[in-house]
Amino acid sequence: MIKIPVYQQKDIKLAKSKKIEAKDLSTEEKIKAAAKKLFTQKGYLATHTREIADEAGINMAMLNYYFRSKQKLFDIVMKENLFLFLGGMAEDFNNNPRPFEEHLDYLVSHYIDLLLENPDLPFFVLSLMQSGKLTREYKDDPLFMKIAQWSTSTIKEIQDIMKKEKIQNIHPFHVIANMLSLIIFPFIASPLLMARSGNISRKEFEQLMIERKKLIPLWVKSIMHAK
Amino acid sequence: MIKIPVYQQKDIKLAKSKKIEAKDLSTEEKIKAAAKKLFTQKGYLATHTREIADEAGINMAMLNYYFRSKQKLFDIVMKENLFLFLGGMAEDFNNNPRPFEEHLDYLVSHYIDLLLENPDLPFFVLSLMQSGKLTREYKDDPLFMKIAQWSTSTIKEIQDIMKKEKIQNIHPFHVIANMLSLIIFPFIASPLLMARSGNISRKEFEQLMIERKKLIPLWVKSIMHAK
DNA sequence: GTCTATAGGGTGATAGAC
DNA sequence: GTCTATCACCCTATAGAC
Repeated sequence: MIKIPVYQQKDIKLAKSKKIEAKDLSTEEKIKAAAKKLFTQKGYLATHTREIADEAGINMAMLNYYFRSKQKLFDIVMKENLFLFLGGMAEDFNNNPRPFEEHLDYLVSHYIDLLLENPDLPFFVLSLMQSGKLTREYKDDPLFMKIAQWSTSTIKEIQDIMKKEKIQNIHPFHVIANMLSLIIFPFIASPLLMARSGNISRKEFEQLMIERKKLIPLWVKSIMHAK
Repeated sequence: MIKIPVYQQKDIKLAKSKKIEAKDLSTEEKIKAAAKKLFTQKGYLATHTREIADEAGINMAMLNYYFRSKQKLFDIVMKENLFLFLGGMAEDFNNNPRPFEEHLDYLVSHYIDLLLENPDLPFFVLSLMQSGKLTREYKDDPLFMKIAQWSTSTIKEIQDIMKKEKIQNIHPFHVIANMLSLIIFPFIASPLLMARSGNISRKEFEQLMIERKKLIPLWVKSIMHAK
């Protein structure tokens, strides 16, 4: 059996809360990196410009010099996160024609890897959604529209498959909802799940998520064909 | 698609964002009701004491007269919500001995009814969890400890079932995680799911959730015995 | 118990020197 | 481009009259 070299096992970089490193980053990039970290973890209101400045190792005035306001800075971070979360899911799906089962395997695996590296991402996006800002303020943005288009065609593809395979006793909504639920929810509720399922450690949790890369596609398929 | 008889659709009072009604409520209760509504929908930081006062039809001073501070008021609302969300789930489970399959049916059905009436509840609790306040500030609270104990014994019961039925090729974590994911996540992500699964209306969404009361137990069981 | 008026503290943004 | 000092505002909490 071929052993994969360590440097090639890059499909899981475990998430660590690393400090923003100063070297080689311009001031503008340092601010963006610090803002992204804090906004993602704590949300818009709970993150103060003074904290961002501290994390970036500069002072508040620079923040306004480069980004005009807290809100402008947030918009940039938001779009980058949104692109990761929604765009990453659909792009590959739409560009590579291949059997549905392979699509599903790839989608689940890719997405779980993404969330292992960015555990706070789902909550950030859901916070945006819940506040209503996502559809209210960003819906006319070109990037947002492109992402929306991607995910719409992804959904459509799933519906087409179901029609072609004559899967009619279950609403397509359930298939989409189940797939996303099984992938995303454990990351959102990880503190609760870890505490309540026998004091699981962070490392064990990550191992279980890796297991789910194989399991979720099986479950989703069995649910599609159930009954 | 499974069609639910009309007489079984009666058990959901649809969630409406009703204004707090003035009649028959003491000032203290009016404040609590207003606070609960706003804190649950918007979270701690985004809710201002002025809004709570307006919603309750009184002024800010009364709020501090009855509850000393915004934080104290929040603690009360938080505990009530936490009790609903976590306690309601486990209480019945532990008090009524009956076959696991009936437990599961009841649990899913009961929980979905709760979330249909309180769609903002999951996000509220998960926000608390994500901020870390849940375990940091409330872990020694008697109510919180009781809820924790309930959920622990519920989990244990599931693990016992799995051991008795010799289900060993899947970690109990996955069973718990899947059950909660399938129940809760659609409510958290409802705006996204409704928009992306063919422009589903609120009414259709609620109908689909009712369908899931029957479907999720089937799915969970098939996952437990899969492979 | 209920109100008006205001204190006290913290936040985002900026002026102006270098 | 970068910093210090400071402004203007908004939020929670409270004093004090009724």
